[in-house]
Amino acid sequence: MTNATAMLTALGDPTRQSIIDALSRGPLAVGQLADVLPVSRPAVSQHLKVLKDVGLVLDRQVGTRRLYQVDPEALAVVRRHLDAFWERSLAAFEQRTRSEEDDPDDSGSGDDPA
Amino acid sequence: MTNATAMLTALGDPTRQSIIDALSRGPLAVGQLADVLPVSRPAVSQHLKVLKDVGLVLDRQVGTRRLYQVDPEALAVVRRHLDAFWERSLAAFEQRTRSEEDDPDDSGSGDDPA
DNA sequence: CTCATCGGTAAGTGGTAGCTTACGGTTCGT
DNA sequence: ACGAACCGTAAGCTACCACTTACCGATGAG
Repeated sequence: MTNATAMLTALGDPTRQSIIDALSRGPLAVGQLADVLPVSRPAVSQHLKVLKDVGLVLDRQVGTRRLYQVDPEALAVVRRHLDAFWERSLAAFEQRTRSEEDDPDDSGSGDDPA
Repeated sequence: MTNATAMLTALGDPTRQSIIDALSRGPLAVGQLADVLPVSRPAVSQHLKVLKDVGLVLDRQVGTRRLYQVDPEALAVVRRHLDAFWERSLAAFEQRTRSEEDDPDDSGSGDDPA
């Protein structure tokens, strides 16, 4: 899917953040994750389903267990999304700073008046 | 605060994502945000409190209204946090790919044997 | 074939996040 | 000083999310 906002929403949960953190260091099975995390194995499984649905993790069956890993490309999508926010906010921030020291009345060029 | 994980958690809510999206384009008052968003003004106010608590937005009083804007530096913190995830996952991903096409039996160097 | 390991899913529960309405405080205009 | 505009907070409610236990299918080892 590579939907950035959906990924961001999925990353909102602290447990899922921990899962991504652990998986970013290398592939892990569900049980291994559950050993590290303070929740049960089914809980981990459900979180992994969420992460997989938005495309943040990949999984493959190896023997009797299923290895999960982070999809770097998906993470890059979220990164770019935040980049866009950051650049825009930076531009807006600097613009405001300029008009502040120059002209207290800010009615910039072509801004949309609600 | 500049706590990256707390910021990520705060960004988990779609409404807050919309708020950041709108504010990244320039400072806005609470009422202006409420006009654009599909929620009431108090709801926006509560979301702004969350975003402010984690340091993602700044506010200043101007006349009778309060202008909010994104703190670019805070957003940069989150960006770097995701960068770390991304780099780690990329390294792990490439390492796995290499041992795959080279040696089907993967018992790499000093990996943790459960 | 049998048993053990591993993991996904169903069912059910508690907590809380997000929303609304109502109210009070603050600032500006006249 | 009075009224209007703007905003934060309290109170309350609903819905959903994260978690647990229980169950079942699938894969490997003996």
